[in-house]
Amino acid sequence: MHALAEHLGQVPMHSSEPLIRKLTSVGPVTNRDIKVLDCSHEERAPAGADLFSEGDSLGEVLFLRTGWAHRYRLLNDGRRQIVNVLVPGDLIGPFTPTAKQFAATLTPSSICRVSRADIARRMGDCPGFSAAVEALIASEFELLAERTVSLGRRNAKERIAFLLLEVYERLRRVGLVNGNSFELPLTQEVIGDALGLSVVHVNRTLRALREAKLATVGFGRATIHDLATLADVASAGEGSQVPAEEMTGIISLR
Amino acid sequence: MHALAEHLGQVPMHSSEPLIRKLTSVGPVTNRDIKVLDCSHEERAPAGADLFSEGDSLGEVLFLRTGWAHRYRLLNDGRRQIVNVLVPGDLIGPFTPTAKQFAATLTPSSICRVSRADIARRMGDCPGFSAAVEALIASEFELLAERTVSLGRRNAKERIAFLLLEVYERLRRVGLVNGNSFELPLTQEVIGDALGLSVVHVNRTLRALREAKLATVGFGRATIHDLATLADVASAGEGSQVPAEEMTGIISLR
DNA sequence: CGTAGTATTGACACTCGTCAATTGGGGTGG
DNA sequence: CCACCCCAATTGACGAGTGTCAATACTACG
Repeated sequence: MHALAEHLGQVPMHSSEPLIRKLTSVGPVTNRDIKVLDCSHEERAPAGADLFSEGDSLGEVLFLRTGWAHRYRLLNDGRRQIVNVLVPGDLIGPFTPTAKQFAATLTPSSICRVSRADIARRMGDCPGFSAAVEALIASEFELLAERTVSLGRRNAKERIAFLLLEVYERLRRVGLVNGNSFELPLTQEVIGDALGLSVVHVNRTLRALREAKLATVGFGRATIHDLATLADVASAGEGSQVPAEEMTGIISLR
Repeated sequence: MHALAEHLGQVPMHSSEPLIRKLTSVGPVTNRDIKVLDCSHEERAPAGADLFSEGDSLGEVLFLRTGWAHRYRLLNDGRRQIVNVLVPGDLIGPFTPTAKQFAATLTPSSICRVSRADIARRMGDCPGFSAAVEALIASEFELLAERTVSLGRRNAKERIAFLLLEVYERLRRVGLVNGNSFELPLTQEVIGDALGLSVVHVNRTLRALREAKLATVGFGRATIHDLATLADVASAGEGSQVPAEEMTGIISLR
C-alpha cells in the first residue's frame, strides 16, 4: 500500500476486493462510480468495536471493506436479536439517517464511510454508484424477509443449514470461498442470536449436522461436505427459487 | 361517488381516506402529488384474491386503498410465513420489479395500481410522491426488522401483544381506531402464520390475554383493555423506542 | 337447514431453553 | 516456557413452551 495514500485516508482499491466485487455483482459499475468510495474516509476497527447505535444520527453510510460485522437489536432484558450478519463487501448501514439498530464488528475490520450528502451529490455524475447502493439495499430487504421465514417456520436444523448456505453463497459472490470450505468467524452464541436459538441448542444442532456428514463448523471455518443434502435440509422450503439478483433498487424508480 | 368517474376507473379521493392519511403522515404531500394516485388504475378485489405471486413481473406498484391484505412466502411442504399484514393505506408492493413474495387480500379490498414508470416520470413534478413512497418502504423495512426480533426472541404472549399494539398504532395513524377498539379481520390461523405459531397456540395465548383482562380479540375486532400493561408484556423489549417516523427514504438520497 | 370454515379445548409428544459442570484453546504475565 | 485465566465449546439433566392430533362447538352464509 502507498504510505502517502494511507496517510491521507485514501487506500487504493483493487478489483479483487470484496467490496468492489459486491458492487459490480449487482450491476454495471464504472471506475468513476467506485471513486466515490476511494475518496471517502477509510478506517480500521478491532473486533467487537461498536460502529453505531440505535438512535445515532450519522450522516454517513458505512461499508464493510474487510472483516465481519453484525447489525442487531436489544430487548431491555438483555436478549439480543441479530438482524443480519455482515460479510466483507456488505453495506453496513444505517439505512435511515438515524439508526434503528446497533452495529458492531465481529472481527478486526476495515470500514469505509461515505457521506449521504456525497451519495446524493454524485447521483448525477456517478449514477452507477447510487444504483448499486439501491440494489444492495434491495438484497438486504430480501435477506431480511428470508430470515423472517426461517425464524417463523423452520426448525433449528433447517435454520442452521439455511444460514450456512446463505453465507456460503454470499461469500462465493465476493470470491471468498475455496472449494467447499470458507471462513466463518462466528461464535455459537452469535449464530444463536441470529437464528433465535440458544447457544446450547446451536451446539447440539451443529453436532447433528457434523454426525450426518453434512457440514463441519468450528475453529472459525465451515466446511460443507454434502451440499445437495444440506440444501434439502435447509429448504424444506423455497417455493420457486427466484434466480440471481437484478440491478434494481427497491421499487427501483427506473 | 360519481358514476362517471367510477366508470373511468378514477374515483376521487378524500383526505379522510386511509391511503391519503398514510401518505401525508410520512411527510409533506401536496394535492399534486396525490394526483399520481388519482390518475391511476383502481379496482376492487374480493376476500382471498391473489394480487401477485413470487416471480411475477408487474411493472406496477399496488396500494391498499381499503380492506386488509397480506404478503407471504411458502415453503414447499405447505408451511406459510406471512411477512407482513397490510392494513388500509399500506403499500402492498412488490418492492422489486419481479416479486419475491406472494400477496393476497384478506377481506374485500380496493386496490390502486401505479406504474413504476409513472412514479419515475413524476419524480420531477411530484417529488413529494416518490419521497413518500420511499418513506413507506423505509417503514416497511423497519417493521420487518421488528418482526424478526419478535420471531427470534419473544415468546407467544409477547409476540401477540406486540402485534396487537403494532396494528393498533398503524390503524390509529390512518384514523381507523375508535377508543380502544378496532377492526381486526384476521383469523387465528393468519395470526399464527404471521407470528410463527400454531393456530392452537394462538388460541390459547389469546385466551390468556383475555383472562388477564389485557385485550379481547375475536369477531373480527380487537379491544385493548389495559394498554399500559399490554405494552409491558409486549416489549419486555425495545431498548430506546425511537420516536415517530422521519420523511426519509431508506438511506434517503437527500 | 345444511355445509364449511373458524374457534376451542384436552391430551400428549417433542423441540428447544435453562442450569450447571466440564473441557479445550489461546493469550498473558511471571 | 509454564501457570493461569478467560472465553468458547460441550455435554447431561430437566423443565417450559409449543406443536400435533382429534373431537366438539360456533358462526356465517347460501
